[in-house]
Amino acid sequence: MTASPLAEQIAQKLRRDILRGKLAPGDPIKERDNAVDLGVSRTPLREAVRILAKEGLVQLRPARSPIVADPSLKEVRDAVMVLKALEILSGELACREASDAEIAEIRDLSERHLALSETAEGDALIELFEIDMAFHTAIARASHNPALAETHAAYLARMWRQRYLSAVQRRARERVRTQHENIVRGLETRDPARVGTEIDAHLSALIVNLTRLFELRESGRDLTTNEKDIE
Amino acid sequence: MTASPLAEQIAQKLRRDILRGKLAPGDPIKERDNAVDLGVSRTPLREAVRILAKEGLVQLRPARSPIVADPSLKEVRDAVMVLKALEILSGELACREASDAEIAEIRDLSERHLALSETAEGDALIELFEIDMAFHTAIARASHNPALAETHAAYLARMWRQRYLSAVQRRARERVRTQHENIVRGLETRDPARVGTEIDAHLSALIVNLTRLFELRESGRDLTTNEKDIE
DNA sequence: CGTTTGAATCTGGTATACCAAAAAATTCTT
DNA sequence: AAGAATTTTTTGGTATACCAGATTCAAACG
Repeated sequence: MTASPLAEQIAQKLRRDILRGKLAPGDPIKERDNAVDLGVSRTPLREAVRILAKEGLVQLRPARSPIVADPSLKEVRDAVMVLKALEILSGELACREASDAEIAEIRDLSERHLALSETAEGDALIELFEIDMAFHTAIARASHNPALAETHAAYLARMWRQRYLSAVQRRARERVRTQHENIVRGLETRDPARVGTEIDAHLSALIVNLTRLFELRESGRDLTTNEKDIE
Repeated sequence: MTASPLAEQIAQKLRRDILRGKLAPGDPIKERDNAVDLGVSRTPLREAVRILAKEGLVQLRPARSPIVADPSLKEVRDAVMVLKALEILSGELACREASDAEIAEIRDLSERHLALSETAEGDALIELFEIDMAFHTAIARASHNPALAETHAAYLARMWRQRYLSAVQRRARERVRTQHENIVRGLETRDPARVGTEIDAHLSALIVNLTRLFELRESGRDLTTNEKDIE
């Protein structure tokens, strides 16, 4: 028995397609078409779509094709607020619960991020970003609260694309570097209040940056929407 | 087209069965058996099980029947901590975002809870408890942050049974009444700090109470496990 | 030429049939 | 009689076939 990795596998593939922009917001995800494309049956693909729907990456509509979610600014801000609360809790708990090894690992991620951040361009940006995500995920796991880590991961996944667009900017990269460093320092000194403050600052800055991105998007031509629907 | 209410319908039925204790923690949920019992096919039942799994009510195991989750004390405490963070955020946001009507509705729920709390016994306890849940849900919705409300609801659902066992106790009922009142006062005066503090106290007390319940359960015979497996 | 109506088609929802892996039971061996 | 190996059964995973609602496009009517 294969323990149903297939649905999860498909979900993973779709997730990447969505986040990389291959599947643009608003695009329909038709059960039949995608199933034959991937060479699988509709059943597991259907299940995969449900998984993504729970994560908020796709939107189910009654009697309609599911579509790739296209969150509004408010929705993104709402999600970041929740993420912030979750991550602050993670950081505070991590101060108490994390092992030294775990904190060392977080520092390591921070430094790898630092090293890559200055030079990265093109495809390396994706790697940079994945390290960024791993950094935050590691903090959530260091809370030793699996439920928290899981929910945190779900929110992170949901906003992957938005965060990616934000993190890629040069000016944001500078800021992220120092903020990550501050968070690590707080963890190393096991200072929950400081960690909370730093994470708060970090994610508050993210909200500001995302807001700016959305405003840019509304004026000027679009960075996130693909051009295919103009064809 | 029926917009797939079937799976959701089944999930709802199973959820109630689990929470009322008809399906005890550890019980397997076999696809075939339950499907024929409910007179539906395996496909929607399977989907329903996945929904409950995402909510944390059932536990999927590779190559095994899913079983009704039987959370340990640590897991419950972990979940309540997350719930607390979510609910504090809800309360703080509600102070800023909620309409007067929404706050009035929350007060109404608090008062209905109060009225029922003193006299309720037997089946009325379920109604009492549903009002309790509605109270907390209303606060989450009053945050005007749908993502937050949804995640909060998921955590609430996950711990329905534990909270039920806690809320039914006479001594807990007394405490809950005054704490609800305090939260409402904070909302009415639009005082985020106070609301945060009160919710914190409320849920911290819940953790204490749940811990006590678990200790009781470990000594003496079991209140939550049904007796069927001794047959 | 515009509007309306109906049929063809596309979509997701549901049921069922089949397969492989894991548990359980039985039997064969020692 | 005890243990191990094999066979049988049970379970979930996957594919496929069928159904009903919704959309859309076209033709006919005003």
